[in-house]
Amino acid sequence: MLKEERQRLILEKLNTDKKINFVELGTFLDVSYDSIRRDIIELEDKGFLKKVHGGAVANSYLSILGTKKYGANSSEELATVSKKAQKLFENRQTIIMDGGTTNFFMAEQLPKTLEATIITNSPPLAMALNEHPKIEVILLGGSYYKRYQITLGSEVSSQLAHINADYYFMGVNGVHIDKGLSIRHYEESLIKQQMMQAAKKTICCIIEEKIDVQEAYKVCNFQQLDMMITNLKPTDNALKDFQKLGVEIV
Amino acid sequence: MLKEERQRLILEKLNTDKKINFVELGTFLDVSYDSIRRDIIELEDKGFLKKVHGGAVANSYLSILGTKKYGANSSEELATVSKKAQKLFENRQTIIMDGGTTNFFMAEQLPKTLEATIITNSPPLAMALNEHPKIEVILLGGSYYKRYQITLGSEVSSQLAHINADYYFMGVNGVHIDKGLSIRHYEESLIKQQMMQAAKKTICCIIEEKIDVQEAYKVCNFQQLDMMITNLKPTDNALKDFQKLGVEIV
DNA sequence: AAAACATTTGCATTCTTTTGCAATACTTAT
DNA sequence: ATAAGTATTGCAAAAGAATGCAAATGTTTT
Repeated sequence: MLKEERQRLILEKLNTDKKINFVELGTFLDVSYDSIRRDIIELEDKGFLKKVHGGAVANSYLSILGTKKYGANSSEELATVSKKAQKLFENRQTIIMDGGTTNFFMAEQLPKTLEATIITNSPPLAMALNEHPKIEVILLGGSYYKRYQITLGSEVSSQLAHINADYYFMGVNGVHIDKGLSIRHYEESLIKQQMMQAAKKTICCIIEEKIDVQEAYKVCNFQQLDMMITNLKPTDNALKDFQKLGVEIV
Repeated sequence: MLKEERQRLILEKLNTDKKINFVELGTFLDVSYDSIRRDIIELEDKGFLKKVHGGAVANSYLSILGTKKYGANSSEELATVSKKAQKLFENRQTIIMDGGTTNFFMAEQLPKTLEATIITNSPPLAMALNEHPKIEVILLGGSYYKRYQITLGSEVSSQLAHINADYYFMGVNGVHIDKGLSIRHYEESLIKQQMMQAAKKTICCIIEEKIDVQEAYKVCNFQQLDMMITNLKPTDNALKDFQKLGVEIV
């Protein structure tokens, strides 16, 4: 039996049962306990599930992935980015996160014990933090844009005006060496600019598909970023030109 | 049984019962008292609940309206209430709706063709309207209270100050003929008072379980309501006393 | 096609976590 | 003050996890 096939079956079973026991699974799939265990480790690395003593439990992201839109193709990249970003989170920080799947995924993966304040204009992200009892969530209010599931407008703007955060995790649709960071919605680009103002450091988490992409509305120049996190190795060829611009690349 | 699975069950039970007893729980889940106790300690460390002598009490609400849906018991009542309320919605209205399952349910049931503006402090409700293209949603921002999945605080308050809506659909935990409308959270009661100010008419939709119930914080007197919608017939005996107070009862 | 190389798998050993028990100490209520 | 119910602690058995190793399988190169 192929490893991939087995892993697919594991995920399916996890999706219906929400939990998995290694021993049962081993007899069910008729492979050794060790193989199962190693599969689980791999799947956990990719962010598909959470390994626990004696088995594994579903990761809430999975359910969304299952029902909603995010292509399973990019979830591995998301997991890589997310994992790198996790290192930046420390207790007692205040962090701005806007909408987008990358930020949503990252928020879900935050440790349950993290004590922090997260400020967001994304209702789904706020709700994703329901199960993080030590994270305080500030939801910026305003007009709700259904398409992107975020709030925008002057209310958001005025709330941002008196916020001073440690980090801003910005989601964008494209990063381009000359054209900077860009997105598809005008007003959102303005809010993002304000979010940059409201934070000491701006970090952009991005998967490779979005590199060298240029969208309608520019948020800022690449050099204005403090850090860019991608799913690629910092030494990857695609990042070569970005390396020269004084932005930390992880 | 996995430890995590057990802990999830504990939290679920806590969520519905608000308090749990170790011994009962032990027999219910068929594990030793000690395991339960250790689970509780772990969960307390993570901040999910508060341990007390003899058991534990709820600390943060984990159920997401989306995942858990409404208890099957009351959904019929909700549907009845919702149906009656639908008649009030007309195009070009501005309506305030706060949190709670009744409002959430009502929002979901609104016709897809309705053109209106809905102002809410409930992120789940805002998201429930994603599929209603003609409804504009204003989400009031502020501190996000995970337990009730609503925003509260002075930001919400200041946004309400310049709003003038046609209706306010108020959710409450109890309606009592003398003690008025009441809920379980102090700050929320203040916001509800402000929402009343911000709307021309206040309507309370309620299922029979909540009639004659009295909770910790009063929002207003019954007479201050403009309309009460219940799942009972207006002529029902339980509503007899309410009928005399000049509030329309549907 | 064979050789060289890499990956996957199962097994044995050792180390860690979890669990239930029993003895002891603490709370609560009568 | 006492009894009944609850908590805490340490301990040992059981279950599970990690690691290194070697056989088996698969892939690439020559």
